[in-house]
Amino acid sequence: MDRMGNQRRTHYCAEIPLEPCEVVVCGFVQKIRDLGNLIFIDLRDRTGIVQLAFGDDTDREIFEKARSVRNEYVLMAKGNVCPRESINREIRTGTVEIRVSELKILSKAQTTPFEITNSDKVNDELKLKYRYLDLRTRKLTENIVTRHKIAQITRQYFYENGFLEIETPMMMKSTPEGARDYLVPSRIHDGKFYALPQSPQIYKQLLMVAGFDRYIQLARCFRDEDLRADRQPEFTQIDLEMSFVDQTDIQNMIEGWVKRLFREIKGVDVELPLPRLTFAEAMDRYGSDKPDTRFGMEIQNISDFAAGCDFSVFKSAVENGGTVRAIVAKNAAAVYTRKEIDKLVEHAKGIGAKGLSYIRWSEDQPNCSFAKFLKEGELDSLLSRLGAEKGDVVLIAADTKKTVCTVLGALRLIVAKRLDIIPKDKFNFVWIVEMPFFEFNDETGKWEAAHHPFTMPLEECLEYLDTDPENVRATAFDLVLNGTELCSGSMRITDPELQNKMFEALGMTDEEIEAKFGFLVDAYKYGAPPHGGVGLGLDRLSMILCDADNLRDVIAFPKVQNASELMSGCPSPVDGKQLEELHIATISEED
RNA sequence: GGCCCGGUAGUUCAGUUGGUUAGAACGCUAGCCUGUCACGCUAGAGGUCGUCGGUUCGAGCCCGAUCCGGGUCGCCA
Repeated sequence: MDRMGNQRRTHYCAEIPLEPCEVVVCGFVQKIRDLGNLIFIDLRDRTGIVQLAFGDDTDREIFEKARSVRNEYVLMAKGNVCPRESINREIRTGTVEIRVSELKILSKAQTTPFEITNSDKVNDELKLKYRYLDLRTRKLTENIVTRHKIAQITRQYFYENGFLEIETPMMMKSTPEGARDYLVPSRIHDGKFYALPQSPQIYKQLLMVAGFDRYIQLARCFRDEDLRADRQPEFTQIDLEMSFVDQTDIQNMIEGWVKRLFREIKGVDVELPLPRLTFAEAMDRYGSDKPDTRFGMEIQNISDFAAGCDFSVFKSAVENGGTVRAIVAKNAAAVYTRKEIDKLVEHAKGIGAKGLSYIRWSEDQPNCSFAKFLKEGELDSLLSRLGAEKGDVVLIAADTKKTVCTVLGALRLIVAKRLDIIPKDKFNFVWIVEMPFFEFNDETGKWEAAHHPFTMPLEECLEYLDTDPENVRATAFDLVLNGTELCSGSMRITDPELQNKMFEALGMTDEEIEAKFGFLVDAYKYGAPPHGGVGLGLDRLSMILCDADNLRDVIAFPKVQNASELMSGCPSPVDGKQLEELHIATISEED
């Protein structure tokens, strides 16, 4: 092996000048093509690839050294950039090659457990165990670089708009509402714990009370809940808060950022202002608070038809205060055979539907699951008001409004994916506004804060706080992109009396309020500007901008479904002495 | 915690009804080759069929358990 000595890189591989000159490049061996008296080596670094060439103009000793090189060896090569005899249009440097005059092998490499250039289909488990190798692949390298650019543009934009970046603690008081906390035991305080932040929410509000006016942080957040393809236990939030503003000011600020980000990362011009939908309208039309508006198939209300027909399932749903609604899947009859529709019905049952009615119109006569309950002409008029034609499939749910919307919202997405009607190149943003303030928890039978308990209700809703929790709407707003919730924000309560009232409405006693949030309520007694802010998922945003379908593809060292990390093997046991110092008893054999 | 899918050379996969020595491609090793870029040609090495147990004359294949990974529901204010 060789040492670098005084030699230094002059250019990254893919950034060498495409004209004759001398360069020094460093990187990993991606591919060797040994033709006998002619050797080509593709050298890779984070920017891309350049071809090194060794031929009859190469010094014999260097040629033999090149012959000994293997994949993933780390090289430093000096040489002249020369035009190639035949051009490779696949790569940026495909018109040139480096005729090597000096070669240093800086590190040898074992055969890798999988091929870096051909890792697409390799088992995730293996790739995660050797994450540092998977990160060498073009795809992951590009994703990590893109993520860096997103962070950079974000900081620039908000700095330019007067935001200060301020760090908040990673060890804080546990506030077990919402997600489970990751806890950190205290050595000094026997039996007491810190929590890792689920978000810097309380601290950023206190920064407004402190007068910092505009705050931003790329904040690490932790939630001890089960993972999903779009959910990691540790994630990054673009967290910001502004004083002396209302919702619209915050939304405008975010929109400016969105516009710049998509222009610089994607070259896409996002038209402003972004569309707004109320929560109620989103649920009505799309059955979701994060609608994917890239395609239609909107939910249609046919309760009036249902009330007047003889099909008891429909009729009784309406009579019991529920609703009957439908979606029309255009040209779906070919894909959705009877068997496939049965699968949809099963799926619908899995998420709360009692059943699902359908009309499949593939032949001349539509095949309707409830035809025998219909009078002459009723089916035709239903089809025509729904805008259904030959080739379409209509799915109908009858139940409470909540169930019907949830079920049809979910089916709408499944069917659209299956029919492949979602345009891939579209970026459809939508603000969801006037979110509900309370959410009814079926299990506990209590009204709970839908957002967090510091969210300001809409002014016109304040009077219903005690009387009609269901109709209280919040100053909360979400930004949704292609069906993914990117950002969630609200105005905060700055009136200590109102804050106490909110806590009480959520069923907290005075003692609980004092113990958990006393310091926060106190803070607002000493003067607080009106303020609000948002938390914005950097990981999900990166996922969309990288066209990735899994969060792991945009996080350098991600965790797997059981929240462990396969490379280092964490979490791992610790020795008894550590536990003893932390006042944690070890549990022996039995559970 | 529930449901679904997967685990066979280093990697990706095939493996018929349970039946002789478990195959292919890529990768790896060696040799040949002066314009390759999925280089080509020749030869070779490489397997506890995730693990444990059961059924059987005989198990990669059937049964049970278990481990690991993925997706999803619950959960994620």
